[in-house]
Amino acid sequence: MVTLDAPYIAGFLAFREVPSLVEAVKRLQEKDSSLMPQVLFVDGNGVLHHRGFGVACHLGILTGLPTIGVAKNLLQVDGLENNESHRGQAKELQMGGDFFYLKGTSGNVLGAALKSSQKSVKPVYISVGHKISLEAAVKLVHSCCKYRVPEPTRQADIRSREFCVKTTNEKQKPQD
DNA sequence: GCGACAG
DNA sequence: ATCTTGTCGC
Repeated sequence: MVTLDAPYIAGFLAFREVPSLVEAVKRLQEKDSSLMPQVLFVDGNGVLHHRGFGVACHLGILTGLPTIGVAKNLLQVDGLENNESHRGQAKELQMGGDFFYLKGTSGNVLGAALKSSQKSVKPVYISVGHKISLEAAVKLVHSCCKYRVPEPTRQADIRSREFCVKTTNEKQKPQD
């Protein structure tokens, strides 16, 4: 259980969430270091960011672990935007695993839009966080997708919500 | 003032 | 992120 104190501001997600994420990794290290993952999927961006340093990069630096940013929406940066052209490209993705690079106005490849599962229409936005190539990141994410959101992230989402409901009910349960 | 806005 | 309505497939 953690408490968030910073508000959500687009572009500053790391300042809100990274302390809790680092704490989670630290707790796992102490509880059973043999379970330490070789790579972390982060719900947010890596270098696909206004200042080239999203929450996935922060977490990678602070933990020393390889990280991959997997965002569910395109953060509009360096000329990239979810416009008609972009949606057209996304529409051309055929099979799960198909992707296209996200090249900004600067000429830099900041990430990739991946059709992560066969059924998904909307791509996920993959970007390098730390100590991994974009190509490896795209392959790894695709290999973990049964649905649109990679299973590790999806399970974390589902189970954390369950935990919140459970603890809320626990608090409000009348005492005998 | 207007548009954009990871989660 | 959260909420809500409706549709479709298993």
